[in-house]
Amino acid sequence: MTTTEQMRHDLITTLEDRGFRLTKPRRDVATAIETQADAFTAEDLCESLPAVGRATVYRTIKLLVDTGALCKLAMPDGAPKYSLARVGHHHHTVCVRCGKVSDFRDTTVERMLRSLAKEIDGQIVGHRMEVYVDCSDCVP
Amino acid sequence: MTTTEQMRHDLITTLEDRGFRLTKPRRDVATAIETQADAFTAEDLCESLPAVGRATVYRTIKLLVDTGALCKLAMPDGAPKYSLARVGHHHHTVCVRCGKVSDFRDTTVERMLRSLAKEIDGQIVGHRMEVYVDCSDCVP
DNA sequence: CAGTATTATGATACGGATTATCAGTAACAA
DNA sequence: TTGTTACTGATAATCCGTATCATAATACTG
Ligand SMILES: [Zn+2]
Ligand SMILES: [Zn+2]
Ligand SMILES: [Zn+2]
Ligand SMILES: [Zn+2]
Repeated sequence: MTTTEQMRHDLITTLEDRGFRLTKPRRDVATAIETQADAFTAEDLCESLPAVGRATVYRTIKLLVDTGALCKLAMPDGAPKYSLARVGHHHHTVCVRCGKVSDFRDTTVERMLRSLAKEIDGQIVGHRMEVYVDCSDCVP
Repeated sequence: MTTTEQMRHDLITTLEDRGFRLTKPRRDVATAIETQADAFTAEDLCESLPAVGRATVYRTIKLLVDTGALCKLAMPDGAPKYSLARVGHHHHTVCVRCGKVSDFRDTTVERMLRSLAKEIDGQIVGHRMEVYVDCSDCVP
């Protein structure tokens, strides 16, 4: 089985494991996501899936984000992008010029959060971090 | 001069220093921001400034964010909030239940970014980090 | 297999949030 | 003061996402 097929399999089985029905539109969305070379917007998926209703695309994305199979990235402006959560928890760099997204992992962030937990009021339930860059394609 | 007057002064002079005209609507927006006890949305300002056009409120907020006088915070859902950048660079905790925003500073993040700069493709031009919490009012 | 209950779909309308338009107005330099 | 230019604000338009709801697909039961 190829890596790509494995990823689709993971997306589909993630939904199946949660008790959701494996419908054709959901399979189509999973396949479309696997063929995205880079991070994508909901609208990107809608365009590549004219046969699937917009509402279903948005609903399926939300399911996959909730199950952790997709990362939702806040962009400086405009619609969020999504990327496959291939390597578990990680963060992203986003080129502010061309929009290219890359992953990175850094345990320093998580260590910082653990020390922060002792200082602040309340319980940490999540975090988000994006690093904005000029990528080497855009600013050589 | 009170601290509050100083903050408004800073907002206004920030715009003046950039060569923007000091108009009454802009002064009104600056004054409204200074009277916000907590982080606020663009709509909060519009409501407290019925005499100022919506577009002008949004335009002034954008100017102040661009100059660094205001922080723009991505919320898990809904419209972004803004807060005065009183203490220089900092990050935020956001209660996912009541929306209360608090500031924190942590040099660990910045240290991580410096080491990250060596690993990644391109130049870091900015970053954003929000820590989501259940605050002690909401989950005692 | 039916037959039935449940869930999912998708066309469409709707909503909130932000931006574009553009004629009129106000700031400010000369 | 006067002319240039930036700014304003009513409104329309846009963008992004969600609610509705009749229809269809799926799973369950006998
Ligand atoms: Zn780039
Ligand atoms: Zn993290
Ligand atoms: Zn709270
Ligand atoms: Zn920082």
